[in-house]
Amino acid sequence: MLRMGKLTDYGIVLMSYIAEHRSKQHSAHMLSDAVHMPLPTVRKILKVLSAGGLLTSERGAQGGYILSGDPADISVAQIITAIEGPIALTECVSSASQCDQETHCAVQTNWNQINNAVFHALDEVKLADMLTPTLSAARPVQFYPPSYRAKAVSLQDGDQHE
Amino acid sequence: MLRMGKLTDYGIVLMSYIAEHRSKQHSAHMLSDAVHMPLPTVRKILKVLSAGGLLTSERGAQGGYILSGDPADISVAQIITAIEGPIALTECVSSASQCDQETHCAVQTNWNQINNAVFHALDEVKLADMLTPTLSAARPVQFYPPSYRAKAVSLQDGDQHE
DNA sequence: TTAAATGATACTATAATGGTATCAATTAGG
DNA sequence: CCTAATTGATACCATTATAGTATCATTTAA
Ligand code: FES
Ligand code: FES
Repeated sequence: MLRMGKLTDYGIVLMSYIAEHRSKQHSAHMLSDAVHMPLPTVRKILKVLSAGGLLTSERGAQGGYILSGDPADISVAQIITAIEGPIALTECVSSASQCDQETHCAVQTNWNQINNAVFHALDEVKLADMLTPTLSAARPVQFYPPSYRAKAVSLQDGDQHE
Repeated sequence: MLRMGKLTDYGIVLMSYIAEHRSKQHSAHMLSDAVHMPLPTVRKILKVLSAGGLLTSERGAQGGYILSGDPADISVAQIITAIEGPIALTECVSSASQCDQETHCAVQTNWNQINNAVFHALDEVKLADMLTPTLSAARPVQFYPPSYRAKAVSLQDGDQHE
């Protein structure tokens, strides 16, 4: 659930790499090699990240990208937002209640709370935190009780989900 | 970002409705009318919710669904998990590191932390909380600074995201 | 026996996503 | 100036995921 696009993960990997080598400027080409992702995809992501203000670009020969700010100030939420757009778990919440269900949906207002909580969780993790191989708390691994998974049943036909 | 399927929202609405009328047993038909959703879709969701153990079903004429537990014990995270499968923001994290990037991806381990945080945020909101029209904190509305949205740029062509 | 209900599968159309290609604009360096 | 290296912007396609629908089997109250 709550699937985040693969491109976003790539984006975070890229940002992490750039943060780890802040001194240099990085071209899409170099990054593609360094992180082993297809060049066109890397370009696309970098472009968006730049447009989002997280990276500063320099055009022309010898151009490339550098971090716009300090890794300690850039949050995962920011990166995700830049790549996937504003955080909105449901359709309804995004555009100020244009949902036709709205009238019958007592839940609506409460979603804001939830979005809020999720956003905070993601906003407190800074890029700098991602660099340290594994933070203090050594690998929490199972973040949901195994029973959840056991019971999980697919909505789709063929099924997958893991 | 972090789009959650529309069906999941429906699922939560359904659970909320059932929780609000715990006394009675509800058939898919009745619920479809009450919440104004297409009947087949309602059936599908209820089935999954039942398979997930959140609803208890009774077959045959006069059958229907009731809540399996107390609304105060059922979390939003449980509902989401039941409908969409285990919480895993990235592809990589889901199946214990089968990602080919993995070797180059220093970020990987830290994702668990993030997933953990998000899951907790969602697990602390119980179904009972969703029933109270608006909890104490009156509408937090803007859960991310407007600047985020202003800067947001799409990955896709036509663009939308809101 | 019938009708009302859930359970299980299978299918289809639409949309989202990931990925690729193409050309324009910019700039350093010979 | 000219060329090569680089980002910026669009447009496109293929694959997949999603939402939605249809169909039949199974159970059970009346
Ligand atoms: S279904 Fe639209 S607001 Fe909940
Ligand atoms: S890209 Fe696969 S673990 Fe991060």
